[in-house]
This record gives sequence, structure tokens and C-alpha cells, in this order.
Amino acid sequence: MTSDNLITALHELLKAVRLMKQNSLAPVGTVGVLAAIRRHESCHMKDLAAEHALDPSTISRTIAALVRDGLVARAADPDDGRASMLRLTDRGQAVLDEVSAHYDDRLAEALSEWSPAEIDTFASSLQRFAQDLINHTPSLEVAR
Amino acid sequence: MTSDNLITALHELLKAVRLMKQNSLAPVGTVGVLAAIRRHESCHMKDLAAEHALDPSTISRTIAALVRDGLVARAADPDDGRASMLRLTDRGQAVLDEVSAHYDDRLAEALSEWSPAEIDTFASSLQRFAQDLINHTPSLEVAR
DNA sequence: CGATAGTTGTATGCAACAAGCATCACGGGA
DNA sequence: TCCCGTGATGCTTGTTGCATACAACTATCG
Repeated sequence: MTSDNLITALHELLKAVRLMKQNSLAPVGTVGVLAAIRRHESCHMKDLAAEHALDPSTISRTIAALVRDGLVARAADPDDGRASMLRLTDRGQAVLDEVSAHYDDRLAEALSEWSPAEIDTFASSLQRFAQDLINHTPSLEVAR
Repeated sequence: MTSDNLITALHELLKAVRLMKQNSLAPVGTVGVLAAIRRHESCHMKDLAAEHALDPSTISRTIAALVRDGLVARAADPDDGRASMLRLTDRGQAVLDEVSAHYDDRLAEALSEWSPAEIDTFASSLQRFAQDLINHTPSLEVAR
């Protein structure tokens, strides 16, 4: 098994992620969604569901919570009565900025011993790895 | 933000992990525990809790499920009436082997375009990254 | 009418915290 | 020396919360 180390490392990473989640300021899980909404400028839930490979119902509840907290605003889509256009509120922007900064700090701290080149190389490899995993995961059918 | 790519890649990886979990044969979450028990030969729950940075209660329930399914056996610790020594049953061994093989296959498939050297380098970096994250996570208090 | 966007009901897995029960380890009387 | 109280330890159980899936439903589109 050449990939034995890799599996071990993956487990370690998941543990690290678990730890980060634990003492996390804001409710996690929503952060990715916030970022996606900002990236898209304005979008439908189905886009978010596809992008994150999550069930629409999951997105629906997540969005409901974000709307409740005033981080996301819904607006009727003039072209489709079933759908809503989602956008970040000012508060949503602010919270996303804050949380992002927090994670950036965390990462910067953890990577203080790494050279910029190392970080860059690693980020590329990680990206490639994730993509390869996703592309080789059956039952996803290139949904996007 | 030099780490912007890195964060994106992390999100992608988490998505990949989510996808893998979804169409996973066996109940995940227990696999790591199984592997740890095999690694330790025989051990207490507290060891597992420490190793995985999980609450003892979480481990307790996980072990209870594994015992229920006949994958793990408890034996009274002769030296400590409060604790149990845990070990894999033959069935536990078999299941762990099977599941491991499954993940190995999955990885091998995903990494078919990677050279062994690339895999090796990446695994090392990932290991280092995970360790750095863990070590820089506060509120863990060097609990070994 | 069939397909689509979202919502809601329900169930599962995983995790935490709090409270409780044995058991252990130790130090001070009788 | 023996026993006992007291606090620490190992584990279990009750409860809660979050993220997720699937199924059934509503409203709308085409």
C-alpha cells in the first residue's frame, strides 16, 4: 500500500478539522455557503446545492438559518416564481469577512514554518487531489 | 491572502470527503476507531479518546456499536476494574481489511495520474500540514 | 400534464456537555 | 498495620445540537 501514509495523513487532517470546528466562533457549515453566495453575486439555492454536492433540503435549512440571522437576503426572482435570488446583506458581508480573517490567521499561524513556495505547491497539490477524488467518485455524474 | 487557494482547496477536499462518506459501504466514523484498536493491539477507551481528540462518551457509544456488531470484544482489565481491554474480533479484522482495501482502491483510482513520487511528496506534506494545524489549535493544552 | 425550485417531516450519524456509578490511589487515624 | 474517607479516574447514560439524507408536498414553469 503506497497510499498508507496518505490515508493516515487524511485521518489526521480530519481530526484537525474537527478540532478547528470545535472552538469556532461562528456556526460552521454556513460559512462555505456564505462564501459561495458572495462568489456568485446572487444565485438560486439549486446552484448552491449543485456546487456543494448537498441535498436541496440541506441548503434550504442552511439558508433559512442565515436569513433568520440577517446574513442573507431573499428576493423573488422576477423570472421564476418558484425561485429566490440570494445575496449577502451588509451584515453577511461583515461576518464573512470576519470569519475568513479568523481562518486566515489560523492558517497563517499553523503555516508559519512554511515557505511561501511550499504553501503554494501544497495548495496546488491539495486542489488537484480533491479534484481527482471528486472526479473519481461515482454517482456524481459530472453534476456541474 | 496567500492562503486563499489553500482554503478553497480545503473546502474542495471536505466536499470530496462528504461524497465518499455518502456512498460508503460500512458506517464510517467507526473505521478510524477500528484501525486504532488494531494499531494498539489492545487498549482502553481513554486511549482512543485521547488519540482522536474525542469526548469519552463519543468513544463509548462508538465502541458499544462495534461490540453490538461483533467487531470488537471487551475484556475486563485485570489491573483496573473500571476499564476494559478492547481488541478486534476476527470479524472486526476482516471488516477492517475489507474497508481499508475499498478505500485503497478508491484512492488508487483517483491517483492513477500521479507518479509514486508525487503521491509520496503529497502524503508527507499533508501529514505535516495536519500536524501543524493540530499543534497550533488552542484549547488542546498539549494533552499529548 | 410532467418537470422543476423549494419547503417540511422524519431519520441517522456524530459530536458535545452534564450527571452518575464503580473503582482506584492515597494519606491519616485507631 | 489496617481501615476508612476523599478525591481522581474510566466509563456509561441522558440530553442536546448540528449536518445530512430521503420522501412527500406545494407552487410554479413550460
